Amino acid sequence: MSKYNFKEIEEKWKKIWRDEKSFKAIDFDPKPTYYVLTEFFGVSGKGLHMGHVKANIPTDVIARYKRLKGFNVLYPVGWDAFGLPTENYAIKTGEQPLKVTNDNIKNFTNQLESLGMSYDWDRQFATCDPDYYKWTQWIFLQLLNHGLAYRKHGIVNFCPNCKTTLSNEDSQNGECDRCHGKVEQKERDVWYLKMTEYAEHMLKDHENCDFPEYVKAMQRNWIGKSEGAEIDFDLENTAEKLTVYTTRPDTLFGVTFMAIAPEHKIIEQLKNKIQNISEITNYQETVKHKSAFDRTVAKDKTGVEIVGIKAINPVNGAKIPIFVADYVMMGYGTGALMAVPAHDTRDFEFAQKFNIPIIQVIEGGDINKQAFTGDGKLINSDFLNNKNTDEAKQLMIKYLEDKKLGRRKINFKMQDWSFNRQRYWGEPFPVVICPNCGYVALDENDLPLKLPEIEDYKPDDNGNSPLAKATDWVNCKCPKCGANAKRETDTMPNWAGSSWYWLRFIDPHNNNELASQEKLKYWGAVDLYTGGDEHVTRHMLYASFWHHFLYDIKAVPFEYPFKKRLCNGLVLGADGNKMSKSLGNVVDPMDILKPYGADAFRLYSLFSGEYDQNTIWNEQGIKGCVKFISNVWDLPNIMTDESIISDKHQVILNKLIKKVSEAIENFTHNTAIAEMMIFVNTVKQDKYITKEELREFLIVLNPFAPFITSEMYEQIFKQSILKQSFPDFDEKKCIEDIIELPVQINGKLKGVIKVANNAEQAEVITQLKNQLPNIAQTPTKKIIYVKNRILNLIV
RNA sequence: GCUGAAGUGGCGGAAUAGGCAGACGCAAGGGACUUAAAAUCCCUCGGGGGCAACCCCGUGCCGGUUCAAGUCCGGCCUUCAGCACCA
Repeated sequence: MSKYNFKEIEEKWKKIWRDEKSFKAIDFDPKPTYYVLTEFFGVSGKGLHMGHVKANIPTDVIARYKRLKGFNVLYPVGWDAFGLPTENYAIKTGEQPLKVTNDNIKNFTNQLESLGMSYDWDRQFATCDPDYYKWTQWIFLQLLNHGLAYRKHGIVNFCPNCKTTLSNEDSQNGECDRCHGKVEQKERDVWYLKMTEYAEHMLKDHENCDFPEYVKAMQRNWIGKSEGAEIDFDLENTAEKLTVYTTRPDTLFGVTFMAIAPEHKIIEQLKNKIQNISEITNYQETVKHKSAFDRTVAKDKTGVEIVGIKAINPVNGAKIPIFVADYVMMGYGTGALMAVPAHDTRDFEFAQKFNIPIIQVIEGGDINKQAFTGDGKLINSDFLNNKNTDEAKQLMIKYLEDKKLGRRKINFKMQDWSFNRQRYWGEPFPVVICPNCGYVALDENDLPLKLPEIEDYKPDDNGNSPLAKATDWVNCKCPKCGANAKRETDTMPNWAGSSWYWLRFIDPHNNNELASQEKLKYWGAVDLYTGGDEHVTRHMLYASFWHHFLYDIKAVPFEYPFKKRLCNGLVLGADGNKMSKSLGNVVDPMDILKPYGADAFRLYSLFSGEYDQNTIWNEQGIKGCVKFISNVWDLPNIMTDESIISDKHQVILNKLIKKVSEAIENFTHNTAIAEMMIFVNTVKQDKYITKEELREFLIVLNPFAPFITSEMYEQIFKQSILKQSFPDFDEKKCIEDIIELPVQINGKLKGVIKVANNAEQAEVITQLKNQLPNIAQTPTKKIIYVKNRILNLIV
C-alpha cells in the first residue's frame, strides 16, 4: 500500500460525516441512552486552542465508543455567545458582537470537523439566538414570579475596566474573572437571584452526583455552610438592638467586646449618641481606601471604640464596649459579632492590641498565650458550667429562644447572585419600569424581548447601560396600566445562558416550552459532564441552582442535572507556563493538525499526559503516534485471508479489548494507546494478522483515530465502521495457557519459570526442578505459592 | 492557617485486590542500509561493582507490619491547586 495520505482521507470523511449527518441522535430510539457533554464553546476567540483539544477529544472518544457499544448517544455542541467574553473580544477587534459571534462559530465549526468531532450538529445553538434566549428570559420570569429575583440597593462588586457590576463568583480574590483587574465595591441598585435559598440543594448534589473529591471540597468551601445562632444585644440608653451571628453561642459568658463592620448601619442610626463620631467617620474613610487585599489578608487588627454606647450581655447584664473594626465583614452574618477573645484567634489578637479583658469559659489550652478554639468543659458560665461544648451550644440556643433573645440560624458564605450587567451584549431583562406600578414583568407571550441592534454598544465610563441610548426600544407602555414606561436597560450576565443549556440540547427547536417533558424524560440527566475546574465555583453552582429551581416548578422531570463530572487539566506551554501571547509560548492546534494529521494529533493529545493533570506541551513526542498510525496503515500488507482469530493472537487481542474498554470509561487513555501499540508491534513481529483480527482491531481503534479506521474498514470490508459493534472480550482468554512465574528466595527474585496457567503447587515445584535445578536444590523452610503470581522460597 | 491532590529514570508516564518496579512513547548513544541526509530496521538505555556467570543499592524522608511494600500502618518533608480575618 502507498503512504497514508491523511489530508485527502480526512477531507473525504469530514464531508461524508457532514452530508450523512452520521452522528445524529435519534429521540425515543429504544436503545439505552448515553448523554455526554463537554462545556460548550465560548466564542471569545477566533478558534480552538490547545486546552479545547485536551478537554474535548476524550468525550469524543467516549461518544464514539458508546455508539459502537450500542448506545443511543447524545453528544451535542453549542456556543456560549452572550456576555462579557464575546463583547470584550468584539470591542478589541472593533466589530459588532453578532458579527464576531457568527464569524467565530464558522471557524470553530470547521476546526472541530477537522479534528473529527462526532457531534450531532443539528442540535447546535448559540445563547444569543432569540429562539434560545426566549427561554432564558422565561426562566427569569419564573424566578421573578416565585420571589427568587429581587432588586436591592447594596454594595456590589464593580469592575472599572469592564465597567459593570459583577457577582461574587465573578470577583474571586478581588479580581475580575474576565480582565483580571482589581474589583471595586460600589453602592448600586442591583437585581439579585436568591441563590442562597437553594444552598442546601446545591450541597445535596454532592451526595447524588459523582464529582471528584476536590470539586466537592471547592464547592463546599464556596457555599460555606455554618450552623449557629443569632443573638440580640440591647444597647444602653437606646431602643436599638445589635444582632450578631455566632457559631459558638456556648461562649456567650466569655464575651468581652463587640465588633461591627465599618459599613454597619447602626453607626448612622446612632450618630447623635456617639461621642467620638468624627473619629469613627475618619476610620470608615481609611477603610474605604484600603484594598481588598489589605483588609482581608493583612492580619494586623485595627479598630476604634464607639464612645457613648455600650452593649448589654443578654445572659448576665454585663456592659460591653463596642468597636468598629474592619476585620468584621458587612457581607457575612449580620456584619456584627460578639467577641470572645479567650476562644477565637482574631478576637484574641484584637483584645491584646486594645487591652481588653479575656474571660476563659472553656477548659483547655493556655489562654495567656493564645486563644483556645477547641471543644471542652464549660467554666465561668452559670447554668452551662460542666457541660461540654456541643451540649452547651444546644442549651444556650434553647435558653435564648425561650427568652426571645435570639434564635437558631444557619449561615452561608455564598451570597445571592447579583445578576445585572451594565453591558450591551446579553439577554435583555423581560421587565418594564412603570412610574405607577414599579417593576412589571412582561407577559410570557411577549417573549423573546429582542436585543435591539445599536451602533455604539460600548460600555459607559459611568456604568450606565449602553441600551439606555436605544430610546425607541427603551420607551414602552406598562403592560399593567398602559402608562408610558421604560425598559430595564441592564442585561443578564454570560452565565445566564449557560445555566440551563444542557436541557435545551435535548429539544433545541421547541417553540412552546424550554424542552418537552417526554424528551427530557427520555434522555434524562447528563451522564458525563466535563470541563475546566475554573467553572466549579461559577457555572456549576449557577447550573445547579437553576436546575433545582426548574425541577421545583416542574419544568424538568429529574432532580439532578449531571450524573458525573470530570475536570480536565490545562495544556501549558513548552516553558511550563500558561500559554499566553505575551510569553510567546502559544501553540495553535491547527499548526499541529496540518503536518501530522488529525488521528495522530488526537492520539498524542490523549497519550502525552493524564486527563485531569496539567500537561506541558512537547511537540517531539507526537512522532511516536505518527509512526503508530503509519504502522496501522501498513497492516494490510501482512493480512491473511482467514476470518478467525488465530490462537497466537487470541490473548493479546482479548487483553487489548479489555484494556481499551476500561481505559475509555476511566479516562486513562494513555494506557489504552500503549496497549494498541503493543498489539501492532506484536503482529508486526509475527509478520501476520488475520482478516478478522484486523477487523476487530480497527473497531477498537476507531474512537481514537476515526479517519484512518473509517477508510481502512471501507477499503477492506466494504462497509461503514460506524455500523459495527465494539467487540466483546472473554476474561478467560486474557491469560496465556503457559505463563511465566517469578521465583524468589526470601523475597528476592532469582529467576522465572514457565508453568501452566493455574498450575498447582506440586506441578510448579516439578517445573522448578526441571527449569532451575540450582534453585530447586536450596533447602527450604517454607514455600509460598500464589497461583499465577509468585513462588517464594524461604530458606 | 484550613481543604483537596500528588511525589517513580534525562522527559511524558505504566504497574486491578501487597506479588518480576520502570509497560508504552520521547530524547540520547551505538550499528545496518545510503554517495549523503531523511525515512526505515537492529542493539543499549535507573545507579554502582565485576572479564564473567553474577552481586549490591534504588519509587520524597524516618520507622513499622509482612514470606513479599511504589502499593498497607504511624510520624515527617516537599510540591501543586482551591479557600482564607466567614464570627
